[in-house]
Formats: sequence, C-alpha cells, structure tokens
Amino acid sequence: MARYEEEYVEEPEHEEVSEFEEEEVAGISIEGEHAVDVGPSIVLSVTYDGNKGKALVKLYSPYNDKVYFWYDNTGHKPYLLTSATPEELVSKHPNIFKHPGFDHIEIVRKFHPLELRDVIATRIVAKDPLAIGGSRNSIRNMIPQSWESRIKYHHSYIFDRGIIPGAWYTVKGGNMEKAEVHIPDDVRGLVYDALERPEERELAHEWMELLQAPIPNVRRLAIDIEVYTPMENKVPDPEKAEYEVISVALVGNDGLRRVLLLVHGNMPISPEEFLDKEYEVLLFESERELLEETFRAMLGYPIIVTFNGDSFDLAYLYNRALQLGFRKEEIPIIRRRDYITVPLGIHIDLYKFFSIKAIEVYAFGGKYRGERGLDAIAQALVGLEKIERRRSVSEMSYGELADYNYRDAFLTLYLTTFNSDLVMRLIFLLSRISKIPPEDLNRSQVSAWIRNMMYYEHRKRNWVIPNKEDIVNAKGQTRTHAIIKGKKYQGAIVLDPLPGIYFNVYVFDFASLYPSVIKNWNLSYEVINAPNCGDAREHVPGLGHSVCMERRGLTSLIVGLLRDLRVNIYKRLAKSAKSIEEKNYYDTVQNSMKVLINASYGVFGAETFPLYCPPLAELTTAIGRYVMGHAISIALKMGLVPIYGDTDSLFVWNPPKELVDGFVQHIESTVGIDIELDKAYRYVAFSSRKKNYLGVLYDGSVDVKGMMGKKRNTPEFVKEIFSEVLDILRAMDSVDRLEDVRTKIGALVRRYDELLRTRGLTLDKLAIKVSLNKDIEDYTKNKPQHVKAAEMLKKYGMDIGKGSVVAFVKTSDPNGVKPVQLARVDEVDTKKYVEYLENTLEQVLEAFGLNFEQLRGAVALI
DNA sequence: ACCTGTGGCGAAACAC
DNA sequence: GTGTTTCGCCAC
Repeated sequence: MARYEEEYVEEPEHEEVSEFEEEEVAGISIEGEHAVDVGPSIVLSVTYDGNKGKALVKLYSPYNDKVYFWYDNTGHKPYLLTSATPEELVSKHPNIFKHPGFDHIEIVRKFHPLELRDVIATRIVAKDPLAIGGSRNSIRNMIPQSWESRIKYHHSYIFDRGIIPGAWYTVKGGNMEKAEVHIPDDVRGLVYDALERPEERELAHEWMELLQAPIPNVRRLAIDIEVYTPMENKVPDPEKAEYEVISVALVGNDGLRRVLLLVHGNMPISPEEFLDKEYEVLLFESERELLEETFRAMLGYPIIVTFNGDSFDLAYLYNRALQLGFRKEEIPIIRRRDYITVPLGIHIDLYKFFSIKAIEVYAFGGKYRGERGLDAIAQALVGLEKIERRRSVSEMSYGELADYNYRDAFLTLYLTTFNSDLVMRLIFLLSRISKIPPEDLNRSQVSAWIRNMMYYEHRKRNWVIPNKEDIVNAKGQTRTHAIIKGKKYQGAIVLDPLPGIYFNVYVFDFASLYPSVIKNWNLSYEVINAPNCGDAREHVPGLGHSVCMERRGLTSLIVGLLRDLRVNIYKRLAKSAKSIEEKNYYDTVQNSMKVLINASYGVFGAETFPLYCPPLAELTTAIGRYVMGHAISIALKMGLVPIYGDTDSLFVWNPPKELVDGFVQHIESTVGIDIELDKAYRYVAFSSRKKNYLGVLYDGSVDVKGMMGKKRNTPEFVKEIFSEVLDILRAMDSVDRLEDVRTKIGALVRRYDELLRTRGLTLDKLAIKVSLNKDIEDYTKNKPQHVKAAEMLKKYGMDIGKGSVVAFVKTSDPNGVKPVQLARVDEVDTKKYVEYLENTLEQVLEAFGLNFEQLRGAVALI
C-alpha cells in the first residue's frame, strides 16, 4: 500500500497518455489551406501535428470564411530543462544521447523563482514530444531532476512563441504575426488613471489588446444524432456502435437546418409528415450514404458543436462508420483519449463546457446548478425545452423523429448563439486571457486555465517553471488548523447571528476580498518565505511566514491586475455602455475575468495545482480574517451594530445614514481594501444558524440564503409551502404585523397537514431528488437513502450511475425508502414528511419567535 | 479519480 | 441511546 502511495505521488499524471496522443497520426489527411499570405484571422487552435513533427496553428479568417493551417517555421522543438550540467549528463546518463528522439543540448541562463537569482540550466532538446515525456523510456525518466518536462508540447509552443489562442494574427510571406488592435482612447485613459506602476501598465496594455479585440462570429455547425434502440432506457454503447444511426440533425448558424433520416424497418412513411417544417428533410435508403452526407457537412465548418459529442455522438459516428466499411481517412473525426476533435477546425462539446464548475457558478450564476442535461441547461438559460419523448426513438414516426432530433441540434446551436453569442465569446475571451486553446479550455477545469496563464508569464520573463515538490519544500506547509476536520488550513470568519428580525439592515461587502489581499500584500509563491531578501522581509504575525517586499510578486501582479481591470474598467464600461451590444460585450469581458479571479486564490491551496503553495493560500485567508476583524472593530468604535458577517460581508443594523460614508472611507484608508454598500434590507430574519437567513429588500424582493426551503433536494410540497410563507413575509412591513403573519402561516400549515394526513399529495410532490456523486459501488462507508433507491432502480434495468439524480420517497417499510417509480402513495411515511416540513419552517419561524407546534394549533397529527 | 478553497447545516448511517 | 462520520448541498 505504502509503495503504491509513493508511486502515486511521483507519477500522478495521465498527462503521459495525452502527450502520447499528440504523437498519434491524425486519421484523416484533410487540411486547411496552407497559410502563406493571410489577412486578419483568429487562432482557433494550436496543436502538434505528428505527421509533420511540427506545431500546427489553425487560423480562421472571417473575411473569406476559410481555415488556414500554419506550421511552425522557426524550428521549435520539444525540450526539458535540467540542473545537471552537460558533463554530468555525458558521464552519468549517456543513454540520453543514444535515445532515438534526442536532438541536442543547449546551455541556458534562466531566472529561478525559488532562489530569486539566475541559474544556468541545461536544455535537452528532442525531436518529438514523446521523447521528452510520455513513455517509459522518455528522457525525463532517465535523469534524476528536470523542469518543465510535464508541459504538453502544444502549450509549451504557445508559451515560447507568445501565441495567444483566440487572438488576431496575419501571415505575411509564410510568417505569422500578431495583428494590430485598436484601443479606444477612453479605455486607455481609464487604465492609465487606474494604474500607476510601470509593470502594471505594461501588462495592462497587453491584456487590453486581448480584451478589446473583436470576437468574430465564427461559422459553426451543431450536430445531434439518434440511434435505433431495441430497448427503452438503454443508451447505445458508442464503442460497440451496433445499431443504425437513424437520424442526424445539422443546424448551422449560417442558416443550415437539415435532418437526415434513414428509412428503416417497417415504419410507414408519408411525404406529408414533412410539410411545413422549419427544416429540410433528406431521406436515405442507405446508412452509409447518410453518414457520407453528415461528414460532408462537417467538413464545411470551422467549428463543430455538440452536446456530449466527446462521449457519444461523434464517438458513435466514428465507430459506426468504421463498421460500415469507411476507411479512417474518410471519417472527419479524430479520437483522442479524453476527447474528440475534427481535422479541419475545432470541436466544442457543450456538455463539457457547461459542466465546468467555474462556468456554472460564476458565468451563469448557478442558474442550472447541479443539472447537466441539455434539457435542464437550455431551460435554465434560454427558456427552451427539448421535445418530450413519449416513446423510444425507434418507435417514433419519421416526422416525430425528425422534430425531436432537430430540436436537440437546434438547442445545441442556440446555446452558443443566445445573448449575442455569449458562450462563444466567453470561450474565446477566456482562451485569450489564460492562453489555453478553445478546445482545451472547453474541457478543462479552471485550474488548468490559471496554470497556463501563470506558465505563460513565467516563460515570458525567462523564468524556470519550478516543480510542485520544490515549491512545497522551499516554502513550507501550512501552520494554521482548519475548523473542519480533514481540511488543510484555516479559512474565513463567519459571525454567529442572534435570532430575530432586524429592520433596515445595510450589507457592506469587500469587493473580491481575497484577490485584493493577494494584490495589496504582494502575495506570490516566489516572494513568500524567500531567500536573499534582506531588510525588505515583512513577517506576518501569528503565522510565521514572511513576504519579501523587494520585488513585485508575480501572482500578486497578475491577480491584482485582473481584479483592477475588471473593477475599474470593464465593470465601468459595461455600466456606461451606449448600446445593448456594447453593454453585453463588456459584461462578457468582466464576467470572464470574474471566473478567473474567483478561482485564483483557491488553486494555490489545491494539491493538484502545479504551483501549489500552502503558505500563499493560508496567508490569503489569514489576512482576510484580519481585514474582516478590522472592519468589525471599526464598526463598533463608530457605534455601528454589526449583526452578522460571512468571509467578506458585514451586516449592520439600522446605521445612521451620516455614518455610512465615513465607515467605508475609514476602512479603505486603514486597510486599503475597497468596501462598498452592497444592499439594504427592509428587514432580515436570522435564526441562530450561520449561512442561513432571509432578507426582504426595499423593492419587495426576497433573498433566501442556505435555507432548506430552497435546497434542491427538498420535496416539492415543502418548497411550495416555504414559498407561500415567503409571500406572507414579503408583505410584512413592521413588527406590529407579526400577529397577522402568525395567523396566516398557521392556516397554511394546517392546510398541508390535512393534505398529508389524507394522503392528498402526489408522489412527485413528495419526491426527494438527490444526486449520485459517485457510482453506486463506490459508497463503501455507508449506504445513504438515495443510494438504496438507486440500487432498486438498477435492479429494474435502469441505467443509473454517477451524475444521475435519484428521486425517492420515504416509506414506512423497514427499508424506509423507495424510488418514486416503484412507490405507491399509501406506502409513504407521512410522519417523516411532517418532520421535514416542521424543520424547514423552523428555520424561518425561529426568527419570528414562533414555533411550529403553536402554529399547527390543536389539530392532531397522523 | 479527481481536477479552486474553507465554513456550515441537516439527515441518515454507523460505531459504541 | 449517544456521539461521530458520511453525504449532499449551500454561502462566500
């Protein structure tokens, strides 16, 4: 076991495999036009072409609607760095020189951020990426120490050549050059006013070019397929691809709306079925011809969009085509281990994109929280639904099938076009900022984006990118203890609220507290606990860490600048925009930045992040606690009454208006972090629970935080009562109305009590919907109710596993639970539901000094 | 197999 | 029975 663990730490990569895949020969010889002289075009993708052994940049020109291929002409090759001298390599590791992939070695001078001085390193250059890392006999495994040997080659190429994915370039005489970007004077002025330090202005200028450059409307095709399924509920296996593809829907943002149908089985067909459709229908007698037509269409677009194409649609098409006798070169689909791409342009899988936590939470405000399906996401974001499927696709009439299939492809495309191409713009902007190509960005979590952003800045400055273990060894571990068991370090302060109703509550908020802390306190891994610092070392009391103030920390610079650009420039530009389009654009920019800013502290506390630096994470929260404590003590000194606060917010009860500005200014002048009045509540209702309150704003809208009544896994009927209670509370305008509230809520509770007792509620109202975060077999420590229910469903042949949402009801039998699909109303354990209701309302009622028993009155239960 | 962090609540399962 | 752990979901 111990041995396994050790190996695990040393070789955590499956990057190895992906590096290997870069070596794989593309299955198809289709290429974009070779770029010799090309007008302004954007970088769609940067990859490694294994055939040519060169980096390949795919450019798209919106002016002539063409994809161009530009191959590296600078002789760039894969390499790694090592501290070993050439002499040492020759004497101790002579095998390196015999490696078939070995090219040559160079001596380089680099700045080493852990030593804060220049070092001499040896660069081992190879003929192909696989020789560096990715196979058992790669060079990196032959030497005891190396740097930068785990960076994917196409990323390394981006960093070294300073290529910005998603940005504009031209090609002149075969050379790729960055295109000029016009930056309006007013925007430039804002930056110069906001930033004083030269290094900030310089980087800001670079970034403004990325943020201001227009994002073209790239032509794209959404694809969705339907496969014949003999069994209901059984998703066809794309690896086996044993059943016919009976329908393919193709919807493009250039107006293409087409459904290709296979005439199959004994389903009668009549031409009238396809009259008055918003799409055209092509009928095929042969599945092979249907696929040929699909592939032809795919080759006409620089971007292919799917919803789950990586694991289903494109994988199925690929394998099915092979089975039908297509040669690999005839299939415009390239399979990689983790994803699927296309030979001409790029493939965006929206399922993967919308699954990215940071996108879900920050870009879309949690609107589709926890839901991953096309239906749920489309409904949440654009208010459109899939067509309800009343029977299996195999039993549908041709008309029904075409409608169903078309809608899916239409929704897939629509998810990229709504709100002026918001999603495409997000992808391209985030690519530009983080230097990760759209195809990678689309499928990787935010930590990979931040990693690339940081690596790019390292290479730009000729820094060695240090190894994770070296950072931890040099900077040390954490010194604080987390409140929650199993966590690595202490986090934020959450104040204990006193139960009650508070009228006229002002909420003050530190605008992006942690990024501000990182900026103001110069936090960055290379200057924390640094060597060679001398007098400029500032010790942070209580933690035993120090920060070297002699030089600007790289993380501090980058995170600080992202924050400043967002707050001082792009939020303002969005506010002052002269048109809706302009406002949309600037909002997209500032939202993209928010995504990166919000994750920029957390990654340094994540062991999986390659620049993992525990003291950096720990210092950030510690200073955050200090800032928060400082704000509380200033409030108290000014005679204000803080009643609650969480991490970066402070709730102040009924402050005299004339003190508000002074409070804000005093904090800003003492800790140097902006705090602002975020909102004012007519009243806030606190129970004794943290992260759990209800606030009514002056416009009558209600904020509900953390309460059971709004959780996803609360039964619908409880949510309904909860929302009716909210309506009652919304109307309350003073404490005197408390008696009214009590009467109304009492009546409500009695009504539902009655419904429960007489079993007048349907199963769907009683269903508790809980996600399976693991596969059923992986629940080894205990077996929660939703897992029990899932097991029963599985017995009935339902395809259920990680990611599925299980709907169950609580029953009176010994098991205590049954999936809704298998339960009857009379089996329901009404007592449990009364309890549920009671506990949900208790969270609200406690604030009002009410309790459930009183409200229910004399009516006996059960 | 996961892929930004910690703090917190509530229900149920498990350990004793 | 009580205390602890696990799990899901949420706040920030």
